[in-house]
Amino acid sequence: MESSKITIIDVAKKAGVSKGTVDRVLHNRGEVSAKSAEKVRKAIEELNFVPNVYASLLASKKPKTIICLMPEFTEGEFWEKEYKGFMMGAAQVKELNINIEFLFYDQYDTTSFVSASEKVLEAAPGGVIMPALFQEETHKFAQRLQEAEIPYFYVDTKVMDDDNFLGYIGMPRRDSGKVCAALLTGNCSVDDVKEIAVVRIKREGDPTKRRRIGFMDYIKENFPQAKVTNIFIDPADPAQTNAEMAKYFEKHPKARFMVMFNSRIHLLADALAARKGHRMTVVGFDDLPRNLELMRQGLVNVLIAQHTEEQSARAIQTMADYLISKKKPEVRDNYVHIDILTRHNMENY
Amino acid sequence: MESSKITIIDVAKKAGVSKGTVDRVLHNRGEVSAKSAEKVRKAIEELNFVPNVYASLLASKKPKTIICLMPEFTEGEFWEKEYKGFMMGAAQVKELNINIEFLFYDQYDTTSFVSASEKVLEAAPGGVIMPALFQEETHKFAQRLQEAEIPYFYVDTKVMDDDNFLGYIGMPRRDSGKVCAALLTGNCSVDDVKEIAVVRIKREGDPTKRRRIGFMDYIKENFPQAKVTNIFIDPADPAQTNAEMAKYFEKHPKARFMVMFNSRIHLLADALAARKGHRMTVVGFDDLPRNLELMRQGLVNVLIAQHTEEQSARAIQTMADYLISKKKPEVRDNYVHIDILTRHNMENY
DNA sequence: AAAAATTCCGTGAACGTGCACGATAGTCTA
DNA sequence: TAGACTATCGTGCACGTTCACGGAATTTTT
Repeated sequence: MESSKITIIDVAKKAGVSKGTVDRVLHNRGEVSAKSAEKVRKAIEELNFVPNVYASLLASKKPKTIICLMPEFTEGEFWEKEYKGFMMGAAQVKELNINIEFLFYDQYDTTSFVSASEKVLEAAPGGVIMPALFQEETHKFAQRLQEAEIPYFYVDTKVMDDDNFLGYIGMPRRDSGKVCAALLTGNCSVDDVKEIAVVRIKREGDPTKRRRIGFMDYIKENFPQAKVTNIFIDPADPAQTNAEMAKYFEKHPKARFMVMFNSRIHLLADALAARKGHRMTVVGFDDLPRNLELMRQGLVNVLIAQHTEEQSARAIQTMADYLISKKKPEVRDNYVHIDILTRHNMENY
Repeated sequence: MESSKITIIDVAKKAGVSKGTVDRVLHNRGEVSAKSAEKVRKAIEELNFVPNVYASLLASKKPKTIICLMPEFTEGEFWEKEYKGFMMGAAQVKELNINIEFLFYDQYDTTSFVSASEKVLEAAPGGVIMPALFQEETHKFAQRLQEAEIPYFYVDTKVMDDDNFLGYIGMPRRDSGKVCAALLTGNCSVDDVKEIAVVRIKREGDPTKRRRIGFMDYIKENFPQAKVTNIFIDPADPAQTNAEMAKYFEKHPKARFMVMFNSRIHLLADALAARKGHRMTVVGFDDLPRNLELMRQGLVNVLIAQHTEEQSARAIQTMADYLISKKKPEVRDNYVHIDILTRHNMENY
């Protein structure tokens, strides 16, 4: 309550210095003797001093900047949602004197990511927000950010063995794989599930790995004799995709279960439409317009989604809070809810 | 961009008055001639002037207050979630010099609501946030708030024929009833669904009315010959509840479908446990701890939920924004997503 | 027409922080 | 020991509002 009435001058008096000195230790920009710094820190502690954000904002001139390092995208793609969320967050923090900048790379090209990350370091922003599509390269980049004392925040995917990130927000990925498996098999008996098709995209450092692991765990536990077939498709080549799918259906005419762990289930539109009439359960991820359209048509049964926009907006918010008040978030790992979308509740999403 | 560089002094110069006068028209607190007021308004318009929120916050001394008018509650009840959300919002706007106060009433007692609403008017807060449990009384109260120029915001439920509210946030209630019906009947054929039990609580001005209408619409359309039986229970009398339920199951030994439109499905714990083993589909609302527990036990199949906490926190945020900048929200009706909870995805909610 | 009342409006001191500037004391060089 | 340097610190203006105070202009009263 009244803690908010304590000003930098109260602290200065208590520490026996001037407000200039208190300010210097607050933003640790040096030029303070160890002795005074200690006194000031003690005074801050004892008075429970919290700087007034608004006075601070009013007085500081130089705008801070956050860089969002993310894949370039085309319309209707998953990353477009992420982008929109960032833009929402940008609008909210704009009046906090915080600018959001973007740097894009090719999600299928590691070197493209590396050179983009170089540019980030050159720009020396106040903070970075990014997904971790390439585990290794992202890890290296994160270490360099750490050295440069630039805080960074993961969205959607993170580097598993990194421990210096400011925060992460995304779906619990193994769990989402399990939920996916549970929804795919519904209340089928053990004998019902003999063959499952997993459609995948061949790429370096598959970001859906953990999701697949969760999926397989569930299947192995509950349907031990089910066979899982991988179908690899090329997202840039519809003809190849349709051919692969046709080949699969020819080989497995009674195929009933199909799943895809990324947001691209819409790539199967033609293949699924061609098989319309067969009894099939198809589960995909993310509420992209084209995916929703497939669900309307009855070609996809369930989509597992998250509130991507809100999630990335929150990442911006958190980073902005940190830049302003240097307060780290209480919980670093923010798991969002695994939303189940069916044709019943999709329209209100 | 640079519009934010325009200050109240720029406006004053352009209008040929002093900043004091500009401030007076900004907060229309009188003592300004019609002529100057017009000039100032024109200058504001032309310069596209937007007051600096932080300078404003810093300079203003008197804290504003928002009153949350809501039902009193016991632990684990739906309204506890709402309350927690309000508290979250309160924490966020606290440093904006905005205080949140609560006023509670008995949700089963109209007069209790009326007298509580009187107290609100006496307190003359900057804004009010409330659900509309009693349509008529709330409508009257809303009109008096309107007269007193106190903005108000609906959460969860709103008054249907009110058009002066600042905003509303809640679930699309008829739709939620439809989703409920769809989930209850799953992929049953028409012959499967002969009898449906709707468990209700007898009270004045049932707030679940629209949800029930949506439900009935769906059933009538898709299962025209299904019979719907109402079971009325007293939430304060478990013995009566169990007796009513037993009576129903005796009369309908093959009952397979049961639903409850409020958050109290947990009141049926004993009755459902006693019937364990029978094949039943039970759908309820809201992710209360006790409801989730029933789902874990397999006594409830689906819970339809919303992010109550976030929803009420957002209400506070919106009201706070309005009090500070007088900007009304772009969309008044905020519909939240209808979340489907099953045992598969409940743990991450 | 002077006095009183009223309406209207300008002035300047806050609000709490950031930061440039310059001051002070102590240290070092020659 | 004077001058130059360095490390450390205090001072005061700026940021864009709000609002109390009092003055000027206008109208009303006597």
